[in-house]
Amino acid sequence: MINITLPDGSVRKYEAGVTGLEIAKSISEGLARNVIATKVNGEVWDATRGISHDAKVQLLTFRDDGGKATFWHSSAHLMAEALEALYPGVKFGAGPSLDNGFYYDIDLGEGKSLSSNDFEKIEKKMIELARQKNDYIREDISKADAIQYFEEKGDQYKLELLEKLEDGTITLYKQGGFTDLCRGPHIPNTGIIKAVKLTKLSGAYWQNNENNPVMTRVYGVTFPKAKELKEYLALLEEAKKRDHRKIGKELELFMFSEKVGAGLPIWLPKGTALRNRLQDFLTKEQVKRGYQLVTTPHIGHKNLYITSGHYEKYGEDSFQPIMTPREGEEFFLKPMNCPHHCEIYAHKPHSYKELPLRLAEFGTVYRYEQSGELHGLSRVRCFTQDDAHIFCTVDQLKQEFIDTINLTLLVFRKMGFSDFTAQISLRDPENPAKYIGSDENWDAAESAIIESTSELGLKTVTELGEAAFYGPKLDFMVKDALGRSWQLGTIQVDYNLPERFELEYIGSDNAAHRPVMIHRAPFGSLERFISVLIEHTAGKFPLWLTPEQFAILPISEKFVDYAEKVNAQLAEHDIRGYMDDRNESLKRKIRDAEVKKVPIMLIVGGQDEDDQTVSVRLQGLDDGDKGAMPIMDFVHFFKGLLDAEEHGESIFDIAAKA
RNA sequence: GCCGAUAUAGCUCAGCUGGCUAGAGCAGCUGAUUUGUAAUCAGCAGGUCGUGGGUUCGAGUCCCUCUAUCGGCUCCA
Repeated sequence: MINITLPDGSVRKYEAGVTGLEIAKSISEGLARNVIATKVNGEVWDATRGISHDAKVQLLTFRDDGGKATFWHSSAHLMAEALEALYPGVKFGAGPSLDNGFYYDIDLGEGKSLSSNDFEKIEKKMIELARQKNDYIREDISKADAIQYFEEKGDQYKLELLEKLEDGTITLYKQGGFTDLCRGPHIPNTGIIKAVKLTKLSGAYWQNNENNPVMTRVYGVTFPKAKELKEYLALLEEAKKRDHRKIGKELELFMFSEKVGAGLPIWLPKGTALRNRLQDFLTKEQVKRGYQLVTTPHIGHKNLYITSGHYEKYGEDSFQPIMTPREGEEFFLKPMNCPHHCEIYAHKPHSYKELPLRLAEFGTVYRYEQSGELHGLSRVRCFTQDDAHIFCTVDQLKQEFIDTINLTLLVFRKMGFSDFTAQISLRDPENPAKYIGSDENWDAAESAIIESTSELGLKTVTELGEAAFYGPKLDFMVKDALGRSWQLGTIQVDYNLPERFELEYIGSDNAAHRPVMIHRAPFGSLERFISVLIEHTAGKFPLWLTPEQFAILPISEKFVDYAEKVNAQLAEHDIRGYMDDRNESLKRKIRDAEVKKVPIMLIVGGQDEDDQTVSVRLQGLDDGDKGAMPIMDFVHFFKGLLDAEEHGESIFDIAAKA
């Protein structure tokens, strides 16, 4: 007998070799139906795999992260089975689960490809196979046998994967007529998969290597209940409405022009107002924190980039140099602001008493991003960093880090970004030659980051080998409406440029020392920041507004007129919440609203002193005409987005309180 | 850059397998209307159907080039 400890702390005795499924059955039939995997001492196993020793066991259902991953990975196998049935001879690469679904990389053979028109056929086949309730069967296999199997099948990708595996650790999984090289784990049988949707198609290099052949990547998502799929698809539709590209167009915040060029955003008056608002806010904060403002040109002489070391890296896939009438003279559009700022530092001698020296600039930079990478405002070829460079001593690093992290967190709090990831990127310990700067300095910088984040209680993830060659960094990631992660704020330590520009300060010992440079940008770039801001705000702000209304309300001049008119009427009649049958137009609106779940709104407040904003009261349909309505001052979105700072609150705090 | 898709009026779209002067709603303009909620009525105007080539008696519709956009891959703020 063995002891199985369940998550609630209870211990049960079972025969050795008991499976997760059997444990579930011993608890309840309902649970047994929903169990898709077992977590054994922290490791996810098949629910049908026997447990031979005492263990901590958690039974995973679709609701658990590990359960979802298993479910979707098994779905990838099911899709592979369907594909093999429909397209004999298809070869398979890798087929993992994702945060939202799964994919499988496939090779249909020379000249053949899939299109989304084929999805329905494949989905049908998957459902058909799922209904057969085939068990997923795990099989240990020797390397030689596995090689023989995939050689006979002619699947060179699996053979390539096999090469890297050690004999004795290799397992196959089989369900129905399909056998795959796989570590597992898997769900008990295909019958649990009830709803299937293939979502997209793309090309991907085998093993992510540009020199390898391109495979077809088929994405899908599955659920144990049809209803869940429906809900998921509805959620996606909702998210699409928050897309900053759509809202930016509707609100006339920014535009792109084919003639001006791809990836070069043009800021319209309203967008510029929003942008300036953000800049003003950060400028104020920075000045408060001892930053000095500087302004530098958008181009720099070749020599600047020879000194910085960027010149040799300046490839053919970048913007090309600007020539002048003078033979051999070249200028470059600046791809970053650091070299310019280094020259500012270098223009005169510095005493240790001046440090830390903090130079800030909203610096517009130009990078020739690959054409396929351009994405609304999130990924552009011309963007403005809220850049600053802090020159300090190694001893000051930690305090500066704490201050910059606090500044970044302040920005995020104001904007209502509570769901972000902070990632610490350190050296790859196995590859020390990749990095410049002394070990001591690296150690000092890395521990400064680690200590400052832990002192501030900031939750972080640490990635080894993700550091830049010139120093470690801390990045802040936020997700967009569709769950894609974007890097916004960044704080980086740089040992390289002070070296190359021979920057110095005179210490208390009257000797010259090299300062450390911190590069930091709380927004990251205004463009990307605003893209995420729009998608987050559109999603959360309007508890009562649909994205469409949100898009129109804050800045529609008609709305202002309308508000004035209604205000006058309200003042005259002292009417509140009049939903009245006599009003045909209102009745129609209510009908529409019921269909679209749109609330009705009423205007109560007046125009603000800067006639661009209107205080409004909004009334949801549910409230009837009881008059208790949230007040939201649109000044906090459009013009006064950050006025909440006076109160130390975010715009959402204000909205929530009202 | 690579894989796949898309491109029709300021915006959102219709235009089936190529066939008469390319359509609608919203926005715009003009004129009526002044009514209890952004949404009254009538009329007008607006498109070299992304670009350049080709196939055809004939192309928005079929083929190719380029450009831009969308979804991914690689890369990055």
